[in-house]
Amino acid sequence: MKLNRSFYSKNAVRLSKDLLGKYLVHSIDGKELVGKIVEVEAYMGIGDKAAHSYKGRRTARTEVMYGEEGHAYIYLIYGMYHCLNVVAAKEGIAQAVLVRALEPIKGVDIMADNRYGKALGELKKGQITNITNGPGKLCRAFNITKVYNGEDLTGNRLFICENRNSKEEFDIVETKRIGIDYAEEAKFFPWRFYIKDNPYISVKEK
DNA sequence: ACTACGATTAAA
DNA sequence: TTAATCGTAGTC
Repeated sequence: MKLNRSFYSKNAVRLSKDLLGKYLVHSIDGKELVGKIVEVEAYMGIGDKAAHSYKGRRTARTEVMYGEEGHAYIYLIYGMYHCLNVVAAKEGIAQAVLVRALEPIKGVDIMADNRYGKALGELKKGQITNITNGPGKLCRAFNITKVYNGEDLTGNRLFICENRNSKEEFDIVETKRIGIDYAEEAKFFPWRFYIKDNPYISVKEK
């Protein structure tokens, strides 16, 4: 079941936790890439020094975060990697959830090709769990680029749906966010969430 | 127009 | 630990 607009109508921290366990789907060339969301981070906007929309910064890049909830905010980082975010909260409130890691579910052979240019069976040990265990990696594996910036996630190309195994249960771990040393006190906020013991988490301990 | 740097990753 | 690599945002 595809998630509807109201699912996204909540603040980024709440949406972060609700997104864990859901399936991200990219429909491309008649095929489906599917990954279970296992790690996310909340960026709370105006009062969050780590957020691109801190202090209400409104630029061409951050514009989609101010738009309708349930759309994709995608940006290029370090000149070479894309990051996928889910826009949270109502229009005018620039909050988003960074999708940091996925567990590959379907189309893994295509993901392997996108990441390594090899067939799944040719991957060395360790490369399997390395396919989608980071924000830049999962975008590369899913072939998600800025082309999808602003994409409606309730649409048919890139969307999020309910876990088919709806009775699956898991514990949620809350920790500090990754890679935001510049954010002063905000770097200690426990706004990173991941599924406990999942093998596809990006950064282990700290 | 000019410049510094990043919500990362792979390699050394 | 460090290089890669360039769009974005802040400054001049």
